[in-house]
Amino acid sequence: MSYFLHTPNTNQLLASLPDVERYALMADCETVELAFGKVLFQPGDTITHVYFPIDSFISLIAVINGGIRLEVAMAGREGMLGTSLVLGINEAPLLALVQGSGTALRISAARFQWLLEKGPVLHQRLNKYLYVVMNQLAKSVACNHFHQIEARLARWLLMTEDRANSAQLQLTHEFLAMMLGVRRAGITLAASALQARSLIRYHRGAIVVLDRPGLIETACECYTEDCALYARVMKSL
Amino acid sequence: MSYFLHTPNTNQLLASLPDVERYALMADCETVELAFGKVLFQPGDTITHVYFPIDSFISLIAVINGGIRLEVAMAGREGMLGTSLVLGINEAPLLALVQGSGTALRISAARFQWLLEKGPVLHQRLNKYLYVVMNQLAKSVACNHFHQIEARLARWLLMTEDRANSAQLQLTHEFLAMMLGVRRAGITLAASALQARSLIRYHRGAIVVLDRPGLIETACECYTEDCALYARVMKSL
DNA sequence: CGCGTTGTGTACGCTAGCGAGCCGACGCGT
DNA sequence: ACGCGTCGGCTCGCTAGCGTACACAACGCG
Repeated sequence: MSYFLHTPNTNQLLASLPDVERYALMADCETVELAFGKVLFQPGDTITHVYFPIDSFISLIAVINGGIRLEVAMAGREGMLGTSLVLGINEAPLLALVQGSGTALRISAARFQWLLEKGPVLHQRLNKYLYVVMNQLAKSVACNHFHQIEARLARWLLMTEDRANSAQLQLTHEFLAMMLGVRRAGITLAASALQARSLIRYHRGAIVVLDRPGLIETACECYTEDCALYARVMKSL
Repeated sequence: MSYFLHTPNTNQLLASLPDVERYALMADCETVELAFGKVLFQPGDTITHVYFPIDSFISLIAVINGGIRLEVAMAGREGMLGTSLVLGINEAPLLALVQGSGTALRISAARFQWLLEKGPVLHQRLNKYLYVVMNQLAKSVACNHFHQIEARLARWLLMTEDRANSAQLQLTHEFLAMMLGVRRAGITLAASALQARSLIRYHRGAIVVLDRPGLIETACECYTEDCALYARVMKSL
């Protein structure tokens, strides 16, 4: 019911590689600490490093009309940051903001591209990940358009809990409002509705997920569909 | 100011290939007629053929929660249908609906994948196209969320005109409402506002673009940004 | 020529969410 | 222990867009 197969302290994309390729890649990786709020890429930046989060996670945010922002995807230990390089383009299209601090494996862009050529399984695997992300993006267009704040908030909390690997989330209403592209007051309303039903509990920038199944019930089906898609595509092969 | 460099009767992606690769690919293609309203892929379908539109174009529609639909992308002669195969996945994630009838080149999935391996330039070029599409998808999430109907309608008409290669479009308000995910009445309102300013003229299922620059002015910047992105990425190399 | 079908205008009450702002409460730092 | 900055609850009036429904006009077919 979540993205993960309970393999803590590893990145899911790497965990499934054959030993040879995994060792080769990890030999070129360094472990880095990602601090909350750090901007890893600005839109248009040249990608210098690719990141494989371990227990950190990153929000991918679209910036349009020079200002308006909206989170369109997330990358945690189920994925990676720097997907454009899989396509051979070393340009970051989205704002990448560390949303959950923790560690990640990092590899230089040049080295990554070299390994990509030499490692057919790695390449194939990342292609699949890219396919999943594209799919989720496409669904997000519809989800953000049609679903209401409460359902989207529930979905967002679930996705975040998966990646944070903890039911305790450090999040203010203000921050959530930015992510979902709504008013802070809108979040307050939705969040207190969730709290009233004992699905979550929160207090001054800390949210605790109490009732995961209940939250899934409240969230739009986009959450379960995303999970199912990831599981189905990444499992094969 | 539009996607195209005035090369009629060819697909843009193919036109820019070196002769060897282009001939190889076109030798395996057949020309097909695509009729308005035809569904080429249902979400989840196995991709049997890849399409390179020449003067036809196709709407890519996300279907969520088993019913709600929203157009999230378009493929005309600037692009292709069946992008997942570029990633090696022969599954169509979106509903593909012929929105402008005309001709397209078509090649079998197997043959396409074979050529992809053998043709580095083709592969690189389609990767770039994929990058552009992903980018546009990400922007669309925000655009659909923040921009209002009139601006989105203007954008949509411009995109369609580019691909239809004609200022005359066969479109009912009903159809536009489905594409933008809004009420039919909402389209009537927006469209008559555009008509009042002499940007378009319409009558029973036929829309004529009268004032392109004015329409661009009215549309959200997403239109020009999309065009600029395509031009920049596809030009390089 | 008449009739059904299709496309468009418009009106009604309604809701979600907006923008702006205010206030109280918590808690951290000194 | 106090004070200030942060966080969240809440209110106000407002707008965009919704769902539904009805009416009319144009077209196309027999």
